Amino acid sequence: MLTTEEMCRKFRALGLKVTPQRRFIFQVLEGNPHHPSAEAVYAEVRAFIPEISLATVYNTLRELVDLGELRELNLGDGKSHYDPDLSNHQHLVCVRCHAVADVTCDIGGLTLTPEQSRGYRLLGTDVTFYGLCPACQQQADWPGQALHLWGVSPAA
Amino acid sequence: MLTTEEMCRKFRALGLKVTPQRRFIFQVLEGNPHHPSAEAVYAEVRAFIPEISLATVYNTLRELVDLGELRELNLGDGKSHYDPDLSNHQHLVCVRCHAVADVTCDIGGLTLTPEQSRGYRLLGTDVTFYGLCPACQQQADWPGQALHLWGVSPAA
DNA sequence: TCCTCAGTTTAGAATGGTTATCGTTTAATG
DNA sequence: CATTAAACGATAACCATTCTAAACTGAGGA
Repeated sequence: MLTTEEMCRKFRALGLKVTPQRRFIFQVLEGNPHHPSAEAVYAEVRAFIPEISLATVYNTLRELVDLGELRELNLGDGKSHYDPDLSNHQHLVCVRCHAVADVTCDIGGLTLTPEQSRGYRLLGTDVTFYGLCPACQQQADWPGQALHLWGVSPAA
Repeated sequence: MLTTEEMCRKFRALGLKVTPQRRFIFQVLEGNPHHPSAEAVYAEVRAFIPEISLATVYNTLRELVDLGELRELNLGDGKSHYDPDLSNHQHLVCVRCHAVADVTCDIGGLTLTPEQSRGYRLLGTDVTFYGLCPACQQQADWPGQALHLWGVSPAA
């Protein structure tokens, strides 16, 4: 994502207004490494603008995603998370507590041949790793093999 | 997923009962290449058991996922889809209409080094390709670059 | 075959994240 | 300032999924 000031300029250039609400949302997101959910962004922004509406947060996040300034992540906990880091990286998600670690690994070899892509125009590739974070490995209450996740092929 | 008869045996062996509802759900799923949603399974099963409850479909799907007999997929349309094909394959999803094509590509090289995995115990890796299906490429109403998806890095 | 009971089903209510509605307010332009 | 399209806030609506509680039933044993 661009810096807050750059985002403000970009919004104005697109005919979108820069409101205090939006500026604070930009600031909360700028450089944020925590992959916050909409609710988490809402909570942070309310420290500055207590009367802000959750709908405004959702609207602004959506706009940033549509502008390609924000990545929307599915971490398997049923809510969207947001990542202002647009650099080429992947995520390693704890299947128990949904903690996230950024990882960077070369996915250059991951391409589809023309016959594999079946006429689709390829736009992007998502690679997500699933595992147990260090803290959750200590807990005994994990049922083991059960990986009721979204399309996970077993680890090598 | 196992065949319907094998699933019935497996359920009994685990102390789970085999009801008509469950047997028909097994049959709808067996060899099903359409990545159906819960609602879609419900619609199909109702052709045989009109009085079945949607909750029963959800419960049975959940059980199969927990048993490792069914893969739960997130195709970006806000609902879970189910895939009885447990073989090592990936999915190519249309970002506009959410059509899905199975693809098989070697993800053997996709591993994390110990320092990359940061103490996580790696359990699985999800690779999903996003694109525009042939039919949707014909439509002019696609806004172009907008990829408000779940964590997609741009195509090479 | 019949009993028994843990496990299952059902309808409908509840939940939770997200989006839509709509009347009011406001940023940006001139 | 005046204008106006855009944005805001409050809250209702939406939708996939899960929960609840009462009624039902599969499967092993008497």
